[in-house]
Amino acid sequence: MVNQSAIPAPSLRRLPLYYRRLQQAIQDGEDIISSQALGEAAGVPAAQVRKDIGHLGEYGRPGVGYDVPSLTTRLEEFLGLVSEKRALIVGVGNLGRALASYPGFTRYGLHLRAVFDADPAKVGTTVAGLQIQSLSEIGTTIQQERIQMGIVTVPAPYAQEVADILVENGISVIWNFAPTSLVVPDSVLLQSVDLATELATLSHRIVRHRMRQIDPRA
Amino acid sequence: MVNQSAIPAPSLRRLPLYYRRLQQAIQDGEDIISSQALGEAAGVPAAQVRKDIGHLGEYGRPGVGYDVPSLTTRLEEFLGLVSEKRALIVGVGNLGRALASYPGFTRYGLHLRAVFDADPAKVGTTVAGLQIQSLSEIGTTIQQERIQMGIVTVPAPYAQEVADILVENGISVIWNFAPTSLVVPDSVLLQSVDLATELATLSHRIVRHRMRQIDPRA
DNA sequence: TAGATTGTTAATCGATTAACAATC
DNA sequence: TAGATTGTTAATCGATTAACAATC
Repeated sequence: MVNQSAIPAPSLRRLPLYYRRLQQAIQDGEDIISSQALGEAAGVPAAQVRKDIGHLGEYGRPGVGYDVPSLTTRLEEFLGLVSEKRALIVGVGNLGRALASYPGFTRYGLHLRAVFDADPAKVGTTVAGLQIQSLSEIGTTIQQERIQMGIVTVPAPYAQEVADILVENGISVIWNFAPTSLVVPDSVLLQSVDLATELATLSHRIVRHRMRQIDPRA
Repeated sequence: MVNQSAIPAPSLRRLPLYYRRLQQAIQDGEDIISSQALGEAAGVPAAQVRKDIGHLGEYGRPGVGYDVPSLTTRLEEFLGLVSEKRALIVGVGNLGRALASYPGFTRYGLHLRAVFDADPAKVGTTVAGLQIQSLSEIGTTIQQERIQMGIVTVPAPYAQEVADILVENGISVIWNFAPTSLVVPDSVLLQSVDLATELATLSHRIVRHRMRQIDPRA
């Protein structure tokens, strides 16, 4: 019971979808929104929306709905979107380049401060306005720029090695895109996006989908 | 009860991790593997591994473990990794380029057959050995190449429009990377990878993580 | 007041975990 | 035979859904 007050993971995953719907409501000039409308945006029943929002404290008005500006603010606070997260990327392949150039991240408080690559030919060239650095400089840069988060976009065989270097140099959050399971100390927060396993689950659903079109009972 | 025999989603998501561990076992020349070892690779207890594998039918030998080659084959079959999935990409920005160039997908049965972009300046140039085509050609190409799957990597505001075009032209599976909720007919299989919502959940965990370092009870 | 919508309780559903007989 | 490990049942845990009093 380390985490008595932790929000359930499924609820947490839905909150950003409500947040997105709220931003649309702001654009549309809507001041009030119902759990029904939020639920439709996230593909869940209204009751679940109310349960989820209940984890944030009480904010809706019975008979009326949720106040769009104040619920937006509460979600930004709860999701920590306002707090600055200083990050670096290791591995400037196609994916690293894509993430470095993704403009949407800034709105979620992610600030990219440095990029690294092991390839000497890439070092010194520029991506997203940042000069690619050699890995040997990583310790100095992490300290100088007070970077907390490392985004790992190297090929799978190098990912653990890179993670170890990041941890040694004081990184406390790792966002891993390499298709491999990393081992890090408990004190380090690790979240992975694994496109290969996503594709594998999609692949299974495709095969089932095909079967259903032949025999709907399958 | 349309899906009586469907595997639970959490189990399905773990199967690719077991599969990855099995490939390592093959490389290491191990013929037999225990639920314990598979569980460690996926970060779950051995009992859960046995439950998950139970959904595939019976394959382990009590007192011994699982036969690596036959469990591998069974997983490839169940996950549909062997069946060819012909795909196209719409949107050759940084992310589209990254996915087009990702070599790992072929091993999961994904075959990229065409790439499209709305920007006339990009049409005719090459990515991953494929000439970028204009969207006006999409219907013809889908038919000629018998493409089932569309990978959407356009900016969010265009994603629904692109999805509609794909559906109109007979695409039955959409893998969406645009940070927006798409609406498609029930007959179309939709799976989304939403980096913005992933970042938002990570952001929340970071803030909690920081708080815990100050007050471990939080 | 009547109608709408929330917050919350209780019921339902489903996944995880523990335990152990059966098997090698 | 003794030790190891599976498959499966039962117990536990947690999330989802339904229902409704309270509120606007």
